[in-house]
Amino acid sequence: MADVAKLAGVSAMTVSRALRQDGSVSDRTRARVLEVIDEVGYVPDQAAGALSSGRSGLVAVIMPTFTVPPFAQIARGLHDTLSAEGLELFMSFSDYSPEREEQVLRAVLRRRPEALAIVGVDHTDRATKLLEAAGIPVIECLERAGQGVDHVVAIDQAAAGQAAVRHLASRGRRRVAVAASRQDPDAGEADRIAGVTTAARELGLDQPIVIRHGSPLAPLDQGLRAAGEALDRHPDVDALVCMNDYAAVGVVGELRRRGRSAPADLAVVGFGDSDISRHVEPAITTIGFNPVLVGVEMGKMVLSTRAAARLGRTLPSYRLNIDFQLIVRESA
Amino acid sequence: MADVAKLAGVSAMTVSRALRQDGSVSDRTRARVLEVIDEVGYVPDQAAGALSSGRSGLVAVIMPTFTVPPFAQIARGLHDTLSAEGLELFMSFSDYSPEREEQVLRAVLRRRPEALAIVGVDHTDRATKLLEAAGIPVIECLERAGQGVDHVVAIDQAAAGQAAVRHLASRGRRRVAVAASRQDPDAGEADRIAGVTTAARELGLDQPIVIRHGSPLAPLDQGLRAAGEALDRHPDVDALVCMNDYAAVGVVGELRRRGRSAPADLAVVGFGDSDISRHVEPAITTIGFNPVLVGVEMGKMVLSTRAAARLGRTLPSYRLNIDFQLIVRESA
DNA sequence: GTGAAAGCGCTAACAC
DNA sequence: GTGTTAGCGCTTTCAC
Repeated sequence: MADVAKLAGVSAMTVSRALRQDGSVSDRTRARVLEVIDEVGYVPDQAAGALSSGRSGLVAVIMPTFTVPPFAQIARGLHDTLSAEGLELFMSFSDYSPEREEQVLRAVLRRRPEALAIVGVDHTDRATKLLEAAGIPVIECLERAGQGVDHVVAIDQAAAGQAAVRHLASRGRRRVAVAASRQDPDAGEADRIAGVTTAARELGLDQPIVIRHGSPLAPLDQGLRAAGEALDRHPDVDALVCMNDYAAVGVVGELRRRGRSAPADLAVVGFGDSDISRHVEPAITTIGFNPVLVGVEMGKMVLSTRAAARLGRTLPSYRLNIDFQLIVRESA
Repeated sequence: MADVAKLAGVSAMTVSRALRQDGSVSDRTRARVLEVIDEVGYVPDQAAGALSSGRSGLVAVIMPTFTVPPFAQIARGLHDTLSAEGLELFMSFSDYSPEREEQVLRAVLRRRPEALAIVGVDHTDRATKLLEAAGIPVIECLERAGQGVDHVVAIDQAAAGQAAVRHLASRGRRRVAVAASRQDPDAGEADRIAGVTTAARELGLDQPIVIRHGSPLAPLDQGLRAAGEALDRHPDVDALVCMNDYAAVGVVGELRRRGRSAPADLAVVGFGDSDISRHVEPAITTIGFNPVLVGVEMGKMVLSTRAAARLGRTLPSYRLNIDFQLIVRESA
């Protein structure tokens, strides 16, 4: 930057201002500075800027994984909302593990993000402490009805599970199973399962069976194995509620492979209304919500807390519930 | 950090060293320092560290999108390989646009990454200049046979297109179409199309038709529309080569919806061997390669150039071709 | 509208 | 094994 300043015949300070559309540089000076910058190929060092200004320009995102499309879509919504304001995303995986989440949280805080967007894992106690101590807005996307650390975009999983069961009951299904992942359920799973169980009891259905198989990182495979177990070991089960649409696709695939079909032999309900659910046969009945929208809403929360902070205020913790609706297709 | 130093009764330098497993701190001192750190909840500021040491600990990743699973899987492979060495990923989208890529490249270089991993877009001239001027290793994943800026992990798309056509010809197909995206084809698409055309000519087939529809960001939809056009306007087409498995899933879905089927009415070939291709009906015949492996190989290249740089050497540009194989399933 | 001085929080380099 | 000094490349603050 010193080089640029010298070549343009101004001070470093003026270069810095010219770079930031700071009103207080004359158009002529700014033009000259930008010209020199372009000539010498100068690229400012944001680490230096961040250190000096205290603003990193970063929003940290922590998600279980990016390889499952709905998560990537949330990131996409966040990205589109925040990049308009010059904020960049710093993304990390937690792999559905609270311990790993704590670890990446530590790493992330070293980068001094201006806000934190976290999706879908319960926090360890130490992680919660870190979050509180960080002194930055924390926006969580929680898949449960419970309390978050600060601001929350919530998907009411229990209600979603209940909606699925009500629909299944109305179609005459009596014995519902839930296809969950093998590892300890995260909060979202637990809540959805609770919703299914509650609804089944209220409607006088048989007690739901929970089938645990595979990793949430490989949902298609998880669905395939759950379908196998349901058919082999629980022949009376007539409906299967899955944790996402990809798992549901795995289920209907396995049914077909075994000469069975949905919904004739087993009604199948997915979650998320991923585009895949419309394109397979049978099309998947699912709980629809828009993951991009979830990201956008999280992004808006980041921006509003930031705007408030600029005015020296703190926004009270805010909670937004994302609507979902049952989308009835062919599989149930 | 000064606080920690004072409380532990040592200098800031010792705290810094204790934090980095730098051998040169006695175990007793390090233990005391770490204890204080834990007590006061100190989190080092990596921007300051980066500024001072010249090492940002960042590897920048630029991809067309993360919402298409194979890209997310490449990122995953990169992540797993690099995090073992303490490097973190800074990810950005280019949306398949060279202009946007140049823009995010600028933004990314401000963060002073130690290496750059770029997937699948042609660069603008200015972007190429920026890359060369950056003075850091650039690892590209190119979907073409051409030259990259520096190190390259290549997927030989032309050969893949040829393999697909040879298979189709061996099954008696004569008139092949390619389902591409609406926008200007990126290099990978162009090469695959060229491969298809070349193979068709060599094998004495009819001249392939290129059907352009939709965005590569929504491959299922793109496939659906391509199938519609093939059926409506090119009834003699008996095989459709798609740019990825999701597009192929869209194609078979549309066929079914119209009372047609693959491969009876139209043979369909995908690309990428995504897990979805095994789980739909008919299962998708596809060109298999492992995106996670692509990421791992890119990560290894980053590490080896880094290791070389530590020894004061520069690695000559290296090129790795990722194997692919035709995986014959039901759709063709 | 522009410049000068000071300092953000670390680490390299060298001294002890 | 530990401390001291200097400085990374910006931005803040205040002066003009």
